[in-house]
Amino acid sequence: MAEAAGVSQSTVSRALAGDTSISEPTRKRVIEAAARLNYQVDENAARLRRGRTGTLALVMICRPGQDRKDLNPFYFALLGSTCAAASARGYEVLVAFQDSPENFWGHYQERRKADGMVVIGTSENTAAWDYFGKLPEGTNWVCWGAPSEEFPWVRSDNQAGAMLATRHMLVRGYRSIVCIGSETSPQRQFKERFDGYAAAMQDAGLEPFLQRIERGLPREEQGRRAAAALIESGRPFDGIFGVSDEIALGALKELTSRGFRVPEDVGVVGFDGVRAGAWSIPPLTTVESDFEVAGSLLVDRLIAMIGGQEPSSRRVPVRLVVRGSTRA
Amino acid sequence: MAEAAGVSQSTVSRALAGDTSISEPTRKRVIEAAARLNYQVDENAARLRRGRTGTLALVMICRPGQDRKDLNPFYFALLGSTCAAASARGYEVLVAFQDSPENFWGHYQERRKADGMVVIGTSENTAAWDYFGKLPEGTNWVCWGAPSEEFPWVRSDNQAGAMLATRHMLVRGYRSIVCIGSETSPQRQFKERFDGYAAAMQDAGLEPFLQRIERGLPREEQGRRAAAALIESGRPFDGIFGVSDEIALGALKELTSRGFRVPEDVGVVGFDGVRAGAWSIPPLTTVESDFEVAGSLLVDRLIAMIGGQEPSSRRVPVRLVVRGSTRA
DNA sequence: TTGTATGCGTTATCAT
DNA sequence: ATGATAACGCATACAA
Repeated sequence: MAEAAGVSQSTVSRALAGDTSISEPTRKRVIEAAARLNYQVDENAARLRRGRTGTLALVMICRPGQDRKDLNPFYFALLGSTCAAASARGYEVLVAFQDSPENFWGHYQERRKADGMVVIGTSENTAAWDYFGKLPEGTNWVCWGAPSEEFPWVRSDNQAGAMLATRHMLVRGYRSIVCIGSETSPQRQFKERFDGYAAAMQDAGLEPFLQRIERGLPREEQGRRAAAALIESGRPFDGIFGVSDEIALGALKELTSRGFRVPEDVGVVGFDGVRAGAWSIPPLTTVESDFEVAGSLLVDRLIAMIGGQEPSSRRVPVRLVVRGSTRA
Repeated sequence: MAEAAGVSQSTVSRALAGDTSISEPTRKRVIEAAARLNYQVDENAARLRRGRTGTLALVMICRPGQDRKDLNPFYFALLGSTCAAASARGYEVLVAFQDSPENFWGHYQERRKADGMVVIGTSENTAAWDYFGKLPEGTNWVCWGAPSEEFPWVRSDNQAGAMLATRHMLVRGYRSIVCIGSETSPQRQFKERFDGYAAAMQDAGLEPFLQRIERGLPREEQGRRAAAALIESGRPFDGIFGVSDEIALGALKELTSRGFRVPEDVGVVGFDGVRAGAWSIPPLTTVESDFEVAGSLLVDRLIAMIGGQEPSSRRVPVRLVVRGSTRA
């Protein structure tokens, strides 16, 4: 390659790296020769020399044995936006799906495969968070969905979103609004969402009420059963705030199957903005995180950490998506 | 590291690589020292030396400007299963999302970033396929969704799936079954699905009929309009086979909004197994590809190509998912 | 079974 | 503005 361009190997390296000390004619000759020979810099050699990899690892934690197709679409969107954000900042992304102790692995830095790591998962896979929490000091990583406050996290502004949802229902004239969810779930966000709901209710001089979900069931079933329990308890209500869309959709199904009219008799609002919500009858009003901002924030924080700088924000903004399950 | 274990650097290398010529006591000492120092092999140096990268690139082609959340969930599932399959065969995956000529890039081999490439996309992004089709000779790659027969593709067994769908409707007593789709779309699969439908109809002694979709609209709108046109044409029908779920869902909406009862008056079947189909009213009967097999096949073909071996199969099996849009 | 020596293709330092 | 040269950390051929 060097001789094809009639220059030394160092000149080739500099020309291709955009070093300003190389004259334009020389650079042009080098670039032409490279095109002719279909030459490209060997990344491994370059990285070996530089010490930096220019790559971020992205670990997706799934539930063991979970059908990947059932993964919440938000996570896939987040995967995509994280890749895009990394790419926009000049990083490549090495993606790994990990689901159980046999394949948990986070030594990307030691192996110089990546400069840092984004870990995305639901808080349910506690074994995974145990593993990643114990990685050696000096590991650069940021996570989405971890149950622990100790980890370097980025997450939705759950409380603001829940307040948004609750206030929306209040404005639309619903008064006896019940929250279906949990304050003790490892899903920390559920607690934050309940808190937001409770704050909005109290601001309006109303009493918050939590209808608890049963543990260990699919989300939709949890919502369905909680709604059934609520109805059977005889407690009057005209609004339901589900701490996740799947829970809200389950509640919605239970309500309509029992003859409640939504949104006339009861308003329902969820949280997450899953696709299925747009297809339910009526379509579900919900709160959605901006997954593009989420990806950017994850990448920005990670890059800051790698560079030893001050990290940026860690809360992802949310917005209300008004559909048909709350009256106009 | 070598001196910490009291052996030479080559012994360290061999011990960690599992070379059988190393005695157990020595290996043990090396491994202990590595654990103590949190030492891991530098992948860049190893690859530079070996020449192989042990990595596959996965390029996801999206529509320019498309909201990543609107990407068909099947593609995300395929992304996941491809990563999983690669990982099961000892490869890592470097993921890139590419959507327009400014960021098309496929020189992973030249840069020794990967040994080969899986390209996944919809046939609509013709600029992308132009780009990848022109990559230099010797590029190892396999694709999903390309419009050209010339490329090394893996795809669903569309014809068999369409026959499955059509025969299912015939068995359930529908006779005047119309296909909503196209034989000329760049989506090659649409043609294959129409062919399968037509074959099944002819086998049953019935006349196939294609209600063409209009170009350039969102799929659901295409389905909706085609159904409207079909109804207005006065042609009698009691069954609709949509060449994609989104098209079928659009048709389903149009039918019910016009007072047709599904599945009593008209049966509807789609193709793809998208999530939204499970939530429609009634839920959509459909044909689903096994995305796990798809990921495996892509990876297997690619690895075979890298090794210069005979490629394996290229057709992914499909199965019928009976839901509520066809009568019992 | 282990050690010695070499080179993979870069980037960076020091000359010129 | 460019060339010569020295690492970077490993895997492997060869020697012992």
